[in-house]
Amino acid sequence: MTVLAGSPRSLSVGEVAVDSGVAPSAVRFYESHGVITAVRTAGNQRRFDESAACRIQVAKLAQRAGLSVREIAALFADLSADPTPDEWAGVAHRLVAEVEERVRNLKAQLAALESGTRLCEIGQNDPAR
Amino acid sequence: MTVLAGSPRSLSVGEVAVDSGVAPSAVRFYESHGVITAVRTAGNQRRFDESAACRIQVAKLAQRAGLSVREIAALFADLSADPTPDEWAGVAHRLVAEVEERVRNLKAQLAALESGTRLCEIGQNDPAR
DNA sequence: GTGCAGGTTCAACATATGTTGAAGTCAAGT
DNA sequence: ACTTGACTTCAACATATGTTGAACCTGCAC
Repeated sequence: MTVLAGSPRSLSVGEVAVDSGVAPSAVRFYESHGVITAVRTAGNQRRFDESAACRIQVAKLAQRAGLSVREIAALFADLSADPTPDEWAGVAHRLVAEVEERVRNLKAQLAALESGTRLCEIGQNDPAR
Repeated sequence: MTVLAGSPRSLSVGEVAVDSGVAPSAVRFYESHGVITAVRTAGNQRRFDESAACRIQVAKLAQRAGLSVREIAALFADLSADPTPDEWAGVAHRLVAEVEERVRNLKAQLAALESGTRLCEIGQNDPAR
């Protein structure tokens, strides 16, 4: 019974902009880059489903964590319009896995630097004279 | 006795490029943006200390984790030429704290999305009809 | 059915992060 | 002293991520 969508609320660019906290121009930008998707009215205006603002909020935070818009769009490609919690869970998992790997890489480099001292040369102390 | 610098090896743009794994143009770019610093020879060529390649390697990973070049330069501003391990430790701490906060923010949004369902509307099931 | 807030496209601008090419200079080995 | 590879600066280009403005069109409230 996945078919009982209450009211398939459809939102304009301006509404999504308000709901997601970005400028209308950014909403159009994200749509043109596949982060969100839209259908068109008879008069050619965009209409978004309710997940749009959500996707944008996640996208902004993902960008802050180092992902590009292209990468985010690729991750979101798995999501249907009005995604199920399961779909979100899968995307969330892959998203977190990716950013955590980046953090691990950074930490590893910093650790090598602090104890290793020689993989990445730090100035002073040269045992080999 | 912090004064016994073995040989203050000074490196050219090309050497730093090889050591850090980026293009010479990128080395110049990072210097012009304060990620690394250089002194000049009598003939106006850049000479870097041995920490330069290291800074760049860390900077690249920090970029992948979401920091801008400007932010990285600001963090590295605390570092002297040929930084001590203590200086590196401080920078590493602030760097990790920053990227981990970004990851926390992302995770929080994703979590709100998975269980909350309503802070960030997900399509279906609307209890309030 | 009219008004007008808000939608459309498109091009230009802006900033970040680099790369490439031209034109000229430096340094290091022979 | 020459040669030659690597350096210098500067401008132009390229891509990513948006914003702004002009010119025009829609949808909804009255």
